[in-house]
Amino acid sequence: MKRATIKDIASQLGVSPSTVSRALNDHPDISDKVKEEVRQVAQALNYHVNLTAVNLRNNRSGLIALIIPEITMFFFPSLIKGIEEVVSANGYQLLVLQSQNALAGEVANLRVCADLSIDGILISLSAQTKDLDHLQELEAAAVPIVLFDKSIEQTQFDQVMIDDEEAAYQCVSYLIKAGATKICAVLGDQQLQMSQLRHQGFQRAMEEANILSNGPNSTYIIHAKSQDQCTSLVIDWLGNHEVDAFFCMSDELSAGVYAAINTTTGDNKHKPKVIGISDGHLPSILSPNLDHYRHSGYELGHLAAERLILRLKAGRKQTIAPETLILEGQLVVG
Amino acid sequence: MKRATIKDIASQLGVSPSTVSRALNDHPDISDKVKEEVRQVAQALNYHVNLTAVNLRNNRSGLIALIIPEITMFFFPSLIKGIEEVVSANGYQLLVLQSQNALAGEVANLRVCADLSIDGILISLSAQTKDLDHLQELEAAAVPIVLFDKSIEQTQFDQVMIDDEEAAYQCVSYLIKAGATKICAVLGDQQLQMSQLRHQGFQRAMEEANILSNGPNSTYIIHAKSQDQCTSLVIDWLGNHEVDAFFCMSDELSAGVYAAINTTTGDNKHKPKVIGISDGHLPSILSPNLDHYRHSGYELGHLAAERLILRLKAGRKQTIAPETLILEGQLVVG
DNA sequence: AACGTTTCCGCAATCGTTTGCGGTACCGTT
DNA sequence: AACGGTACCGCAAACGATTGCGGAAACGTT
Repeated sequence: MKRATIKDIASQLGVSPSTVSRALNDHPDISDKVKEEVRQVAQALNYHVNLTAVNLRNNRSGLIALIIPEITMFFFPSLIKGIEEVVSANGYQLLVLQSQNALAGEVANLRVCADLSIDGILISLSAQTKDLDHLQELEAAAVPIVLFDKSIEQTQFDQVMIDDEEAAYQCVSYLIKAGATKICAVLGDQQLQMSQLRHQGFQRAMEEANILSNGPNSTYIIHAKSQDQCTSLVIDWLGNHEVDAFFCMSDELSAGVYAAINTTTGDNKHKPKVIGISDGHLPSILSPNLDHYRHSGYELGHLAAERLILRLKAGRKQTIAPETLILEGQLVVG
Repeated sequence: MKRATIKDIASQLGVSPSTVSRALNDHPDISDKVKEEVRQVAQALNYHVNLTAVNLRNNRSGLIALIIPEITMFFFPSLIKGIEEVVSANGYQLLVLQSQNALAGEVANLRVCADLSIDGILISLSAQTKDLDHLQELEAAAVPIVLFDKSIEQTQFDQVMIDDEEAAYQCVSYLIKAGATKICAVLGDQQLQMSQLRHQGFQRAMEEANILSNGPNSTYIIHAKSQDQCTSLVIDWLGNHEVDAFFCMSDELSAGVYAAINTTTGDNKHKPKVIGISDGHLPSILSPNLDHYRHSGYELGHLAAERLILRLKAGRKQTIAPETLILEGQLVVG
């Protein structure tokens, strides 16, 4: 059976479609009697509004897009969960797009967003992204955009981040206080601003402690783009380096380092310490519990989504200045 | 600047909107000269089709909904990744909805799907779902639906599953061959058909080996709904039970059991063996590598999405009989 | 010259809903 | 009786794109 429309209700009652529309939306111009009749017929016909039509008229879509480099088991699940809750609680639906960590993918995703009249965008930039030119078209169309997690130096858009430099600094400082001197930093894609900032935090902690063996040209820095690549790089590296501890900038890399350590060091005595930046899920699985700087993906998702909703509710009347929100994290060590 | 429409192009060129539409769609009725002019003006105005309008006319949305109980770091990331790839490769976009593992949530999600004129649905049922009445409305509207992973006994819809009973049987048989006799099964929500089937596989293996201590009323069965609950239940349970091995029906539970074991057994000698049903990601992180029955979420997502696409391409002309597709898995032990 | 074909384009309806602008009753007031 | 006011509802356009049908040229054929 075909889907019932407002016209079906109208013709059944002998009134006009406008009256039905107003009745269903509880418009004061319509008498209670008619309203009740309309509701009954609507129910009888199992009528439900066609959002595509409503959206066309209102020039909106009710959709919010989430653009991320790639869905992995680390960080993104809790992030998506946090975002989805806020989005759906506010009457929007969530579209998930992957950029495949490539600028071209990001551009393609934004093209889809524009064509679909997406109402708002949450985006974590790909490693290749060096400027925000491709966001301009959406920006011009007054579509709110919030950057989060992976971004670049900019002040044009809202962004929700953690203090990458500080997080790394705290991790490494903790390692140093615990007696480590030979510390290896395991970082992500070198192109990422996030990697650079966390590298800086690492440097600051090392310099503060006068540990000079880790200069800019240090061999105590490893860059890896995936868990598996990380594992093999670290295994190789351990072959000709002594190390007290590893600092890993993400769960993915922590897992890679963990696997490498378990492969190479047979006895349990001299395993290097590991600390990572994490949302806490991986550490709870590993044994011994991984020390980490706690950085909740769930909260980050909540915050970023709420910022977007704020802009959506404000509409285009008010102009809200772009802000950078920094989410607090904390060292969780045992 | 407002978004350019077909009318803008038309008035700029002094032709009708219909001509512009046909030109952009490369209709043979339009001369090459006009086509070229239209394309140039379109480009100059940065014109892009308004999909909401197209969708209204075509009575579609270009959206495929994924309804899952809850996003966790286990299994769902690879699943979503697999689905998203197929969906976007076929020109659709993916909407992610969570039912919060509740029937009411599922119903609400389906309501959204109907209102948005969703073109197809991929759904993993909540633990509360006992029948498929709430799917009838969408079914009546000829919206293709594919069930996957978590389902119930039914033949009305396509479903993509693994052989739950067999997977459990293989895991437990392996444990028995390895010498275990006191085997504890850790299962999910008792309401889930998946839990019941995997329980049956466990039973079959045990009975085949004439291990009778695990009858239907056995205390060697633990049901847990989350990783944390699993951990505390297993810790309690280990207090007054001897055990050779655990069989865990999911990554979430394997992680919970792992944590419990690491908490209770200090020495490394008498740790019980653990085997789980998994997509392989968690096992690669744990040490020693977790034995598991490999069940790829990525492939499951691919397969389920492809089945849905198949139905979408077939349209409503052909009637395809509902099928149950069983994805092959394999024991990965070392 | 009359007719048939082909080429190319516009008119207008359509998808389902919303809304500004009216218009018709009906009421009570003076 | 004339007027103002209120209550209630319909007309028609609009959102942007698509498409069946028809029509006007231009061309070729007999």
